Amino acid sequence: LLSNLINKGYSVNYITKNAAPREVFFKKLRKDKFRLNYIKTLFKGSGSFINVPNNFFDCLIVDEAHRLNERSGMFNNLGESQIKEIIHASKVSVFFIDEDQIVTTSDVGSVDLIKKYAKEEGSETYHGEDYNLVSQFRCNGSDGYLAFLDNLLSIRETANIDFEFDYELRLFSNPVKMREELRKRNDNNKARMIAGYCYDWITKNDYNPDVYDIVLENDFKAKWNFNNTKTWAIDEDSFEQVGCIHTAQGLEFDYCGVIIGKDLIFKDNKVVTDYTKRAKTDKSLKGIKKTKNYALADRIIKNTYKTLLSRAQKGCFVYCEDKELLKYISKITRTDIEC
DNA sequence: CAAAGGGTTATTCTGGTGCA
DNA sequence: TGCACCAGAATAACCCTTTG
Repeated sequence: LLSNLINKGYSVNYITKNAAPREVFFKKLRKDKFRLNYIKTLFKGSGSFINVPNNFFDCLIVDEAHRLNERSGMFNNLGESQIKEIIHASKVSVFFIDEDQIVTTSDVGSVDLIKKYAKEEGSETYHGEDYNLVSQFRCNGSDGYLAFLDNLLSIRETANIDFEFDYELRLFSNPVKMREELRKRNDNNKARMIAGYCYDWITKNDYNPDVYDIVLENDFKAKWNFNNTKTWAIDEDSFEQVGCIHTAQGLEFDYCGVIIGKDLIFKDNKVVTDYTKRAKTDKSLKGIKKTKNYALADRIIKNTYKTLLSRAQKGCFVYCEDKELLKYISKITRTDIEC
């Protein structure tokens, strides 16, 4: 959409709050020898429109619009509303939104809020079935697999419990085995391990090679994605590093190995969340103890795993710290657990 | 209960690099 | 040698959470 509009001579920017996909697109286009400043002006964070005059752009394309912040700046104390400022700055604004992909307490983007600010700005809104993205681009177009995720995480009611999907799902009780099997699918550097943020990011400041963030059974050890790169998703040597929601959302891989931590467990015949198991270094649930909005914490944890489990086009490998959860997934998908 | 700590992000600056 | 361009460092100060 971006290149199409540029080629037609329109002034247009692509906006997404999360820096990881921006950096990846940036690096790829730099490789194609586009000029730095040209690329820099095309991809923007969501807080860059506070002082932009009315209708300055022909079009602004907002990806992951559910992740927009309320206010901008380093301390979220600038501007009034990112949604309002984007609508104000552009003749046409396009919001790609999936409210089931809200993953932090500061994500405020919603269809209702966009409609509210559009009205304030005197803009018409177009929304509804005609504008839905079909799922064929994600997870090999397997609606069955996506329905399984919604059912597992009780995000939506799914009628049919008999999941048929043209998609490779493999379950592992041994994380080392999962990594070795996943490595076989990394020929073109498009396989990655990703995990729920349940492990403190020690290696952020401790570069000792013997220090690991994620230590699991079977002597599994791994580090989070390194601090010194913003493009973990496409770097040549990052298979050994584990990514998280912040480095993976907005991007896609061929195969993923997902480590489900203790914030998602199977208990009393139900899949339940436990926000206290999140790492101290994770800011996704900032403010939850003060507001006591535990329903929001539950939703964020489930959305996070939905996002992680749907990052791969061809196949997803899963390891759970909670054995009961792994058994449950095995049962409802009729997929054997590999050791 | 008060204080310290950690995480946070768009922009500006500067010394360095590569090319004509 | 001069110019254009670039990568990385430095920077602003708020609030929730943890600690003492």
